[in-house]
Amino acid sequence: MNQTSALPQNTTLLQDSFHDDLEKVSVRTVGRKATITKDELFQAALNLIGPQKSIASLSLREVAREAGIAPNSFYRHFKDIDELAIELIDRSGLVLRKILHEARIKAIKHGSIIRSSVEVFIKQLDADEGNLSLLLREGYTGSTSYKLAVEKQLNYFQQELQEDLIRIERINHSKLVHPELVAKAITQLVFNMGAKVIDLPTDERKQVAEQTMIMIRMLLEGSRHLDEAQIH
Amino acid sequence: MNQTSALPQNTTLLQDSFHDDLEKVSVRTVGRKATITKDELFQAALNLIGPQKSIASLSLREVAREAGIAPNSFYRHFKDIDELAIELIDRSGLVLRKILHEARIKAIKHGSIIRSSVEVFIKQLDADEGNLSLLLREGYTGSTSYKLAVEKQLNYFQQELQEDLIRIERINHSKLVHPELVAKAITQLVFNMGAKVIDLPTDERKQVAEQTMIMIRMLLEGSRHLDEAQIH
DNA sequence: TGTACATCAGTGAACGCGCGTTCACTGATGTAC
DNA sequence: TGTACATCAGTGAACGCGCGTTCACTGATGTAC
Repeated sequence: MNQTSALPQNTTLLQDSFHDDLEKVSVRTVGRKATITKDELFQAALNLIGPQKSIASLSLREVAREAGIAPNSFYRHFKDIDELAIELIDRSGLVLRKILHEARIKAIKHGSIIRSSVEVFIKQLDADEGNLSLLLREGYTGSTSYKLAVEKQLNYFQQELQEDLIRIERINHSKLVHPELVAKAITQLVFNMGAKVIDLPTDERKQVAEQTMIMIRMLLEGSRHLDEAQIH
Repeated sequence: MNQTSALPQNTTLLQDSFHDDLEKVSVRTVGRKATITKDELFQAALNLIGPQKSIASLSLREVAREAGIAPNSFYRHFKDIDELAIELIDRSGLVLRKILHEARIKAIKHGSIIRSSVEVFIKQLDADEGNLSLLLREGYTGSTSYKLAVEKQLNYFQQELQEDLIRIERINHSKLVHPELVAKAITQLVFNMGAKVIDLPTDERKQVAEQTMIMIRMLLEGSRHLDEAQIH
């Protein structure tokens, strides 16, 4: 919503500097943006993607338009739309893991790591500027290089989760069989939930979140019992 | 396989009727395909998507070209590329569920439902003409309507799985807590695995498959024990 | 069996559009003297 | 402090291209008489 209205504004902002130089004194010379940062281009891309489109469907001209620069200026910053895309994925993964890790650190003190993490994750869906939805989408679509970039981020996530899980189990004097697989499965389920939940209204989100927590509990409980029940 | 080779034939068939009317007497008049079916268009789309591209990125002209008809002829069959896409998703889901259901039915007799299902699923990745990869991809990307179409198919899948799970547990005289969530989680994990595995060589696939089976066992085992371990 | 006619899946040509990319440019900013 | 110069992020114009869609068409097939 914001973006859809922001876009025309940006466009006219550019035109304004032609037609109406009165106000735009800060931008000194005619029709020229002073300078633009990579971050502004990332933001422009995120705005455009919204909850629907995939990076692959972004056009260079769209992004440039949204950022308020001429199409050819794009090349000053990236060789390609793909180059932007991959850096954007990395950046999104970093932002996300930082937030979730902090949530888990806090949660450990309260012993409710599952609930806290899932809830933070869902809250994050709204709060962040689209970083999460980006990862969710590009992990399953897009070019091989996109997938690799996303997988790298998920692996970080999974690894951090695994360490936290092991720590908690140690505190509780129980032990997980195949903790790496538990972490992997949880990662998959949580990101899946995120992908599903992203279009839903808040009340339905809560419901999906509850279900996900039960699934996670099953995984943990199953992992604790799996040595006893050594079914082939 | 059959289709990939059938496609070029179609294309050249059209050109042949221009350049080399000698052989193509069956196609009576110059440069005209007799008639084309919806299924041929579906197949053309599947060929084009391959393991990488998403439906959304298909152009009408691409599909028409692949199918060997003029671009405007497309409109005789679908109002839109989107209309084709959604019908294609439904069709793919149906094909897939049929195969997996049969696999499970067989597996029940051998008591190895997990292993059989996962293995069939993976084998199917190669065997089918792209139906599976289609579902995997479009579930996470694409327009809302694509997502809905995929979700519908996954729900069918999940429901059938749940029924089978309940039946098996009854035979084994044990019981699952929240069988619907177990089915849901398994569905998610399996389809996730499929998405990941689709780019991998055969040997690595096996490994991912093994991991997935362990995850599924954790879920089942966890579900059986969850009543005892009634952690909040 | 033959003739007239309707139907409808196919056709080529044309349209306007947004795209990615190139070109030679401009002018603000920083550096050397 | 002032002057000369290099750098480099910005620019508008232009290109060729593939796209979706429209148009009036054609001719094979089926139906009515």
